[in-house]
This record gives sequence, C-alpha cells and structure tokens, in this order.
Amino acid sequence: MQKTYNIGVEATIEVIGGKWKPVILCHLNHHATIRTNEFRRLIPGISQKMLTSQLRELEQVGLVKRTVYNEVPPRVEYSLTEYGKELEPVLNVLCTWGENHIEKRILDGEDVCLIKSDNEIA
Amino acid sequence: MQKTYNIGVEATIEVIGGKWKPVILCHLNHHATIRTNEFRRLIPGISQKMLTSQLRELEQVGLVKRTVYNEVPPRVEYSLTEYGKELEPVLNVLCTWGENHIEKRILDGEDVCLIKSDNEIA
DNA sequence: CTGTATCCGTGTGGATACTG
DNA sequence: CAGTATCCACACGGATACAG
Repeated sequence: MQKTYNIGVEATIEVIGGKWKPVILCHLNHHATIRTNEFRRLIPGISQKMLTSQLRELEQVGLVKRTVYNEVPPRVEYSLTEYGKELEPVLNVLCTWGENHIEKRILDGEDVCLIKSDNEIA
Repeated sequence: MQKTYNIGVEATIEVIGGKWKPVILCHLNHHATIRTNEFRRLIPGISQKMLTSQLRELEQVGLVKRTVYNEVPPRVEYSLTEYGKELEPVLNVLCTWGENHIEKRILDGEDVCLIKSDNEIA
C-alpha cells in the first residue's frame, strides 16, 4: 500500500515533527557534535527517556549520527549526518523566526525571554 | 512568573507546532484565501474538530485572519495576516524540504508519492 | 556517563451526532 | 456550509528506578 502526501510539509512534519526533534536538531545545527549530558543541559525540560527515543528516531531516518567511544566513563557523541546537514536552512529559519517572535512578544509587554546559553560556549 | 526559552525554535514550535498547523499554514501560504470546505479537501486526513480548533489557535496568536460573510449558505474565508505572512520563508522551506525528502525516498525504492492537488487549480 | 524499563497521567485527536 | 458538543482511545511524554 502506497503512502501518499498532499503537500511537502506533511513529510517534513512526519520526520522532524513533534515537541523535541526540532530543538534537538537546532542544537546540533549550532554545535556540530554534542554529548548526551550536554543535551540535557541545553534542553533542561527534556526527560532522559524522550532524549534517547527522539535521538534514536532521528538516527533511524538518517539525519543524526551516533558515535560511541569505548572509554571509562562512557562517551557518546551525536552529530548531523551529511543528509542531516541539508536541514540547515530549515533549522536556521525556524530558530530565527522564533527569536523574532519572542522579541515581538517582549515589545508587546509579555513576560518572556530567550536565554542564549547556546552560542559562544567556546 | 517569566516564561523562558533556551533557543529560538522552542518558541516557533509552541506557536506553529503540532500535526496540523504547519500544513494549514502552508496551504494558506499557497492560496491567499481558503474556505472551510476547501481546507477539508486540501487536507483529507483532518477532522472537522481539528480543523476549526487549529484555525482558532492560529487566529488567537495573530497569524490567521477569519472573515465571515453573511450569506446563505454561509461563507467563511481564512487568510494569513500581515504577521502571518512573515512566516513565508519558514513555510516555503518546510514544504520544499519535504518534497525533496519524498523524492529521495522514491529513489530509495519506498512506495510513497506526493499528490499535488494543491497548485494550478485555477 | 549513558541508556533501558516500567508505570501512569494527560492532551491530542478521531468518530459521531447535532445546531444555526 | 460552517461550527459545536460529546465521548473516548491511544500515543506522547513525564517520573522513577534500575543496569552496563
């Protein structure tokens, strides 16, 4: 049985939709390589379970690469695959629109803010 | 209490996230104005309930405008607001990435396809 | 440090019937 | 034609505990 889509975005949502995947991918878009615990710091709201399950699914569709180092203590690093890097324009535009939207809401007097613990870590 | 975000995309997802909102917005991005029943034809999978509820939420955040005409039979038209039109780059990139992803999967031998009942209706 | 397993509440979303 | 109101199932996702 054939799976059909009526508009391109349906396929996009199916792959990178949901509450956490876009966030995970955006961080990977900014950092090149991220360890598990770094994710838990970058995304304070996510649970262990969600983090691994979402990463596994992104791995399945070939967007994320998982690298395990046989060390003690164990070390696992995640990064975008070549195919995943094709998401860069998508992720950039999703991020910047959100930043602008937050700006707008601040100007509207809402009590929101953006904590950019993300960039310029090095 | 202040609402905080750690990365811009979190705000984006909060507003246009979910299973249907991106699809609805993409269609509005293509058509300028859409009637309720046209939506139900463009998005065969959506239920009446979901369609109206998602449209209401998009109206709430100021992305979609709802126009009611006092006619018999009743006519309601939806369109993007000025602010909603700022989503255009986001929606375009979401659509085209999905189209390319479907292409890729077809080349990989998967039984999927994109039915473009969407454009060139006129 | 990283990852699994389990339990369980809740929101999302579907089906149906009904109103203006 | 457009929208509301119920009822209800299920998967999403959180909390916790445990394992390699």
